Amino acid sequence: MNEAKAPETEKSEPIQRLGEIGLSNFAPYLMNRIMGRYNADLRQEMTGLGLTTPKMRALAVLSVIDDLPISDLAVYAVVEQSTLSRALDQLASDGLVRRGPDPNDSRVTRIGITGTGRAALDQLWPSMARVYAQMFKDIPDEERQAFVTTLQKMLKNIRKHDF
Amino acid sequence: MNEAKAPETEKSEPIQRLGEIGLSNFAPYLMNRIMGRYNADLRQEMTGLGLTTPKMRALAVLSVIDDLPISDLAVYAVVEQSTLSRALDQLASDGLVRRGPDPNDSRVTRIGITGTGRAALDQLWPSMARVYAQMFKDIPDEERQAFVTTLQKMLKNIRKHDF
DNA sequence: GATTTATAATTGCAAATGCATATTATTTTG
DNA sequence: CAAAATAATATGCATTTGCAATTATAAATC
Repeated sequence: MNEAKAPETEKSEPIQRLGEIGLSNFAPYLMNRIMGRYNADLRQEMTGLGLTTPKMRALAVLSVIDDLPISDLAVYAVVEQSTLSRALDQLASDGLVRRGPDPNDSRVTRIGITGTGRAALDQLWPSMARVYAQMFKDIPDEERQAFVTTLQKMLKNIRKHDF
Repeated sequence: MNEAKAPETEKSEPIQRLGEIGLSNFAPYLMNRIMGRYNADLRQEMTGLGLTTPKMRALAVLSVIDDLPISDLAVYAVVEQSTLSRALDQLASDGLVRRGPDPNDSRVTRIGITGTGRAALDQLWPSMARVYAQMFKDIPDEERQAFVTTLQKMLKNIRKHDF
């Protein structure tokens, strides 16, 4: 049932295979596990508020950076553009966001969060904060700060956009 | 377009809101962004091999820990049990895994990876390794090790199972 | 400045997803 | 040890997803 320990040979680096690294040393695996749980834990609360993951993510981003073009919002929120388009349909008809024109480019629709939208997110925030706190339980502030710094570097490394 | 800087007041801790923390200091946000890109980058390669994310994840886990009960595999692979069940249908009919009985509990089906399954994963591995390397580009080994250590603590903190 | 090329957003449609349920087997309880 | 509760897997079904194509606008090219 337990995963095999990799041999202690520490020679050059001939492209290790996953079995050698081990799941529990492979950062993408651990991150997927952690985020899977994080998202699953929140889904419960979101359902109660009539939100889905894409809708919640859009609101969360907009609560920090308002009035984004849909294409930018899709990047920030990590949601496919077509999925986001439909999520926004629902958010707009529930009055949580509003679509507005862009003054400079009439192809663009900018999305603004409404007071109702902020209120909905405020209702969810305690749960998000709770799961967040649980994640970092017993992890010193300094370690968490270093962790976030590494994450910021990683995002810079692999992102395809400037933000 | 840029996100607002939080005020420098460092008093007690009255439950910060997301706007105060800032997206780029909120670990779950950064992790979602990074994993979104990681998974998107791999999807291309997977499609070429007839794999989907759930199928790839199942194979990746099995390449390290073989012969798992489906319910355990679902946890390791971060895939819903019903989704995994159907992914395994396809993997089995393509000969990449095989379903076998559990000697002790006849409710359980154990999944084993086949040679063909390992071969398929081997074809994908260079891409996984490439994206992995890209993520940690210019990040010193020591920092990456510390990062993984923190991830391991986080997983322990939030996981619902013993592994 | 007309034509080609690129970008933003929406929508049609087939496939994938996840919840609830069904089925079979095991464990616990009275 | 029979009955009830729990567990593992599979499946029906409505919803969601994502790719590809569409529409509309802007930018680039000739």
